[in-house]
Amino acid sequence: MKTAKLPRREREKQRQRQEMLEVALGLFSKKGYHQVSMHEIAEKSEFAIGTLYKFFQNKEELYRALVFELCDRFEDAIVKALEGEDDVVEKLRTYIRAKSEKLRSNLPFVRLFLAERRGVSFNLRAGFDEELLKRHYNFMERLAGIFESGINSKRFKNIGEPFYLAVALDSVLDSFLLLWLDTPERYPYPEDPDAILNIFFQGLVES
Amino acid sequence: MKTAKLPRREREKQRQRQEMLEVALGLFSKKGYHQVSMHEIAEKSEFAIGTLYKFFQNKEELYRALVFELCDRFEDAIVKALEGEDDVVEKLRTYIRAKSEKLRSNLPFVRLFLAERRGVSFNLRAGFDEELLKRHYNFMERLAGIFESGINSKRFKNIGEPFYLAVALDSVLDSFLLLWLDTPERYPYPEDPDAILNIFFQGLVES
DNA sequence: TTGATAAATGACGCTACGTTCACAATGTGA
DNA sequence: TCACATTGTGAACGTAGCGTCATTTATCAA
Repeated sequence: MKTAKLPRREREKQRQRQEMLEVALGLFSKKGYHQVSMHEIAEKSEFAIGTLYKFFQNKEELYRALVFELCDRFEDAIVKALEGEDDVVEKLRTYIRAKSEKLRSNLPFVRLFLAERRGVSFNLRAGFDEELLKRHYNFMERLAGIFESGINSKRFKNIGEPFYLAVALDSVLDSFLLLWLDTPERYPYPEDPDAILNIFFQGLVES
Repeated sequence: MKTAKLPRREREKQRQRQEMLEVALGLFSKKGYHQVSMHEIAEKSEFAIGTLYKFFQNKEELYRALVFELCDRFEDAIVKALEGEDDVVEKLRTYIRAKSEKLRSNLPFVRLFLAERRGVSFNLRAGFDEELLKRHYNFMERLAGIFESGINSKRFKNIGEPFYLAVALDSVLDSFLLLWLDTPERYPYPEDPDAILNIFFQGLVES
């Protein structure tokens, strides 16, 4: 009985925590860090202020937890999607598809994600931005690996440093996503990954 | 005498205003909008708080003025640089050169510029982001025009919508710039515009 | 049922910051 | 030099919001 109860409690706690984070995500992504108060999060998630502070030391801590957990999930999804593929071209296609899908099916996350990246946000104390940055560039190294192996195996022309190619592809994805978010009717998101890849590919692939 | 005095005063005012904005730029770009107080700007620019408020209705107004003036100068510089060129390829090179140079010689501006773009910042009330966004996409239309005329004149292959190509090129520039800002020793900025252009060009230019 | 432990609550203290305004200093023209 | 106008000043005010903690409520073993 006792051994069964503790996990139950623990589970309940996790559920509450997730609820708080979910509400926080909605608010932060809509209004931004500084336009959301702890009271607001408390009220909307139907907990008392004090309860919020039982779960998170302070506002920054909450935000940090939120962003990192989202990034974890995001990166895991991409990595998992890439696992199956062998062919480098197909890997790039998969990357584009997976990233687009993950972000587009998770709109509250998108703006937060794009805002928080690259040390551009200023929202929090030093250390946070640096950590996210490092994470992002680590992820870019993985992507660069695909380009590199493509170049090594002569499937790609050597039109640039793999890392720069990775950063370029990724930033193009981001900006197309924002374009679509801002003006979906006029500039729809290119559904076909090749539409995006062609910008690189028509010069990249050995013909 | 009277007619000469008024301009002198006026000029003095402008000088003060610029000083305030300059200090504000330094602070905002280093710490972000919410981490900078009006008192801080006042102190560092050696004016009294009250004086700041003689020049700007409120903090938001000051920030808005700052960002818009910087954008004006930036866009003017680019447009001017492009004026001379006729050839589409050379125009793209010039765009890359001009933008890189303008941003790299103006580091405090860079982070602000990149953060404020694309409605990602949440710093201010609605209307501001929208206006900047519109501005940016208008500017992208100009860049798209270069791609379009290149495609029309058959110098470029038709590998994508001109507007998407413009957004892609521009975002790649931004991300390379950030990369360089974050890790200048490891990932130096590609000095040769062709190094960047090649990512697009090797597939873009009719061979 | 009861006593004890853990969890949840929200009124309140406190600080930081945007903004105001009564006053001081400076400049102007006679 | 004097009255007047313009410009500059910073103490004080109001408020928003973070985080605390004394108190209440729920949980659970005996």
